[in-house]
Amino acid sequence: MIYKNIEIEEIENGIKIIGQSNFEPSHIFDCGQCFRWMKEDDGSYTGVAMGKILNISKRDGDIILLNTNLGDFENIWYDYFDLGRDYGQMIDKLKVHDDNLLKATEFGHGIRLLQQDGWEMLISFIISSNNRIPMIQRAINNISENYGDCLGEYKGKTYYSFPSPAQLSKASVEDLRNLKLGFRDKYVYETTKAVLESGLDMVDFIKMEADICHKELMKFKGVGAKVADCIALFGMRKYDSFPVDVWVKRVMQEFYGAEDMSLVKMRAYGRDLFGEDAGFAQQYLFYYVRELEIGK
DNA sequence: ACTCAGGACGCTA
DNA sequence: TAGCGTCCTGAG
Repeated sequence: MIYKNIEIEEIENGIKIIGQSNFEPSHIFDCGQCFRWMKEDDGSYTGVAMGKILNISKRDGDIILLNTNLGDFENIWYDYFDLGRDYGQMIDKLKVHDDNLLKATEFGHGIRLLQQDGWEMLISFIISSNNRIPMIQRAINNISENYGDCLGEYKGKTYYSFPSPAQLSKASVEDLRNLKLGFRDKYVYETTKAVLESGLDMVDFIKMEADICHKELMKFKGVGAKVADCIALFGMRKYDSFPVDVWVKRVMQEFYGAEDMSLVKMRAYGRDLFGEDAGFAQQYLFYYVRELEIGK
């Protein structure tokens, strides 16, 4: 059947997406935008998003989504995997910009920017600050196991939802420290309290103009310019965001002749250079240099 | 035992 | 407003 712009097929316990050339699970899940997708022994990925356990793999050019159904595909996964966007067209735009993007989009083919939950991004990227990916994953798993809902088992493992603000507010600073958040414990604690007490719904940030959104995000404890850009890009559909970490800073200096400037100045430099597609450019470039350790 | 990687905060000037 | 010390953890 055809759903919106794509061809899908209902299969046992799931959905098959037919003939998507720009969909590469390993690149999507390893490009630094998400922390809860783990590779199984059979090469598929299992993760939790939007309170659901999903398994995903690529077979004969088709994408297989398991442990789901048509309703969830239409209501959740279509948007989550940004299936309404033509990534072929996006790549065509980026690769004529310059040769670095040409190489980066070839290398990172099949990357898609996931439309993730804003609240989960807020907490996840606070935890990411000055931290490494395995440690971030562990901390997020810990808070999910301790404060989220049990979603049941899949392939012998038990999965938990990411806790809501109300659920996470049950954790003290000490609890969070014990869950290995490190010095970010107090940031997560303060931010959770701020969200809960203000009655803010992080979904409302999607409607904000990008610069306002960025500014509002930076009001939370533990959220600086880079973390705010990640939250805005991955959780609030602000595709002109340009998160600058040490890797992106290196790219801009190595590839684009930028001076050794502060992260905030580098952010403006990148946004000027790449315009409304800055977030996509950043993602391909980041994945490219990080995987190949270019400029280290 | 020591060094390093990785961003935000808060103090100083 | 810029510059810099500090925060935590695990790997090498």
